[in-house]
Amino acid sequence: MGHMTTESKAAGPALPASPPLTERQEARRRRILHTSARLASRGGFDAVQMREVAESSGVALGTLYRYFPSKVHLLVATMQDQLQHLHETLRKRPPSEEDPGARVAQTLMRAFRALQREPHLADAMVRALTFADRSVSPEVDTVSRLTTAIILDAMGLDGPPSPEQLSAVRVIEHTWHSALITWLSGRASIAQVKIDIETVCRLIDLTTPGRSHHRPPPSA
Amino acid sequence: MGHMTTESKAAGPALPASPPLTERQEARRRRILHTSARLASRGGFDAVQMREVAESSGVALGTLYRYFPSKVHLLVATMQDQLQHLHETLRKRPPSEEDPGARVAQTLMRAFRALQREPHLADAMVRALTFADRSVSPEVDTVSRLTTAIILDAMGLDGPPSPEQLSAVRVIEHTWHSALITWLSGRASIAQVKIDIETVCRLIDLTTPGRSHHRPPPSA
DNA sequence: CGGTAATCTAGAACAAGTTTCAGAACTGAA
DNA sequence: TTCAGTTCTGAAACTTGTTCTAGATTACCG
Repeated sequence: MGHMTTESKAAGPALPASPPLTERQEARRRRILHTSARLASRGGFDAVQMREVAESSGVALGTLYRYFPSKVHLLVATMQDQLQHLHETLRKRPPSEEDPGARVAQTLMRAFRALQREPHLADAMVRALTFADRSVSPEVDTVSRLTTAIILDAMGLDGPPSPEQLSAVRVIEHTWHSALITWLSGRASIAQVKIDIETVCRLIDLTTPGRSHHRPPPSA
Repeated sequence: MGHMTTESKAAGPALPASPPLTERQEARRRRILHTSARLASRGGFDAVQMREVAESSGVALGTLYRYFPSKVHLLVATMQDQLQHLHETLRKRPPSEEDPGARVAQTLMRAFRALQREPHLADAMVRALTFADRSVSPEVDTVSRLTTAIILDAMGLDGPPSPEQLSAVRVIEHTWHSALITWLSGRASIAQVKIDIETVCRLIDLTTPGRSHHRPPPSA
């Protein structure tokens, strides 16, 4: 079948761009994602077993792999899904703080508390995200863009962000992911994660002119 | 890397603290770690296959698992090993910069260039590190302490670090790990990693009194 | 040296992710 | 409806991490 029929071959239903999914396909995809989240909530990364996802979604194993070409793809897609929800939820109650840094810290701590409610699910998604290799880059990138959007939203800027602010946001994202991992693997407490987030969020006020920087006096 | 390390127990067979290893056992352990690094250098995480590590180290599979209870344990131990080397190498040429933040950034970029020489090895070690679950926490913690030591060394402080400085170091570590991951998975360029590191290292100068902060004026 | 417990070896066996394949079911078009 | 192409199913096979077992080897102690 070699010749470039752009629609079907290279990318199954999983790809966001090419193929318009039929009704039933869209339903299958949603069923799979739902099952994935359910199993992950129960027992984390290891509890999401491809055979069980397939069976519990009423789909053959081969079909599952056509929709999501690996377990990591599946879990990263699950994270995309959950992040969408989170973004909308967070949008409904914008942060109450004044300084952009404090606003971002407040928002991320809200997100963190949401994750604490389903720690196993968080474990599965974050482990998949950091374990993903190059073949998952596009999907991981989508998650990254979503996270960036959440942070920029929280900052509540008037205009577009400056390059320095974007750098700060990148670093905040790094810290966010890595701090989550240390918490999930039991090497950092919730309080410690809070401190780390608040620490890194100072970078934002550093790059935001015209606001009151209360830099704490060098003692303490 | 002599035998004079004050602590060789941290990764004995099975138990963290108990048994003094015999000559042959120490040799086996080193052979295994060497094989692990060699295979990882060739093809990254996936190329380190437990059967091949065992065979190529002249050791039975069961013995390999007695020394390192999982592939992740093995690779994290490999990272410990490599980090020791790196720490000593970096120590020989302390950074030339003035400000602590710039010194740390310079040191981390040197470390980064070292990793670039063996990107597959870096991939294997970093993926193992972030994929590690609770059962590997002690070993991962050791790696974290080593990294902290490298950064504190680079800062070149006179006295002990302040709590604020320790927080900044934690955030730098987070950024370091996460930036490495984005680079390894092809989602960030080398230049981008450099920017991220330099950005986060400003946090250090923020918390270091009595130095020249050239904070950029809140320009237009 | 002899005995005993721990360690090591070789290899089978098991678990879960992934691939493959033949055929049934579905889709869209003539 | 019929036909051709695609998708889905069910099941087996393959891969690699991990566990298990029986017997050989080694280390230690009297």
